[in-house]
Amino acid sequence: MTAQDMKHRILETADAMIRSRGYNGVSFREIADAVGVKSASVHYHFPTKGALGAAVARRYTATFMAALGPVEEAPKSATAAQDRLHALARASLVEENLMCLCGMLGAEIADLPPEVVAETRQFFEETIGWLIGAFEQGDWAASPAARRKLALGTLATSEGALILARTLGDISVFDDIDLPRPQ
Amino acid sequence: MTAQDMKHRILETADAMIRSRGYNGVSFREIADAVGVKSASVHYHFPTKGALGAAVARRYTATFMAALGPVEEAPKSATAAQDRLHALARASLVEENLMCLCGMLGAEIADLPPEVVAETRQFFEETIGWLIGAFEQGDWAASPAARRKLALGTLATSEGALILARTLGDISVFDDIDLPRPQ
DNA sequence: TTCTATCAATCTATCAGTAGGTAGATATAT
DNA sequence: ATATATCTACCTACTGATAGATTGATAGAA
Repeated sequence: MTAQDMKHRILETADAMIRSRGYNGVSFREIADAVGVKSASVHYHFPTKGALGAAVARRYTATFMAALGPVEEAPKSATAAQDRLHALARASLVEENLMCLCGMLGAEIADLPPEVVAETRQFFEETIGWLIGAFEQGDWAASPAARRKLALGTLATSEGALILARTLGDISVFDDIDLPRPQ
Repeated sequence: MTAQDMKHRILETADAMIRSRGYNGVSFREIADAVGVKSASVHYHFPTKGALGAAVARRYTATFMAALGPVEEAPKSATAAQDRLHALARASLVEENLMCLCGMLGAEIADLPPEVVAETRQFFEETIGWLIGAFEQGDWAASPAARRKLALGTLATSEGALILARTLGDISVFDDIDLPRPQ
């Protein structure tokens, strides 16, 4: 196994654990155990917990944005663009019962190392930017302020729906929640 | 100072700390330091962390429901009922930059002691019940399914808006997010 | 009144377990 | 031989939790 592979496995494992239990609910030892190495080896690849958390968030954002696809290729229908984002949230709930990483980190934001805070903000800014960009290119005639409002409302609804569905232990709760729609 | 007072101060302090940093981001010693006692004294009033967390959540739910008021006296307008709940979320953000306690606990739900999980669920069920009850008594003609959907959507939007506004460090983000509205 | 017994509440001191993190030995592969 | 990656072993600080001493107030007996 190459170092890249190990780094990748650590990131994947940490991602899943943080999305389930939260940043402060996860330790180097637990991650190491799950990967099958010693915690010192995790420190070799990621010197501090903040560095690991930031790397997890950076990778998550990249994967998420890749799944959304280039904004130029976003659906022309505003609702379809919203649905594409919402479907990613739903998939993480249905497939693994996990939060959105940055929804989790956002809740814990006041107790996170600065580099993790920065990456969490970056996720929200990129995601909101993608939605606004999709709206601009689409067929929805609206002001920039209206576009921003709908982007924020879409993301807030998705994140909140994940929390409610996980807490109530019922995926149908997620499906019963409608996104705000363009007027 | 009576024992009741001390219990009350511990609950208040723990409430604020959990709503800022999360359940796993708070320790008995930090709570004790903030109150001005030793951690053993906190254990005297609340034997375990789970017991303390559950008591904090129970008190939070009671306070929240009291602020909403009896459902019989809820606004007859569905949107006004939604706004009453949303205003409570906004107040905790504006006045103390705090999450809704159960939004925070809901994010951490997979890493919480069972008694805290139960109280967190209770909060959501009571709050959703209040919204549905208000809709039933109000002037909005809709099916039970539609009422439930709007109640879930309202709560999800409020919780998500708190996360986004706190993460982006901008209260205007909260204010830019519109609640879903009755059709 | 004064002494004494009792009780709740807090304290000091400590426990075992775990946290993030580090030093240095060891293995592996080029 | 060197560089990379993992390991063992350990550190200090902190975690939730407990035992037992101490405090202070109260109530009844002298």
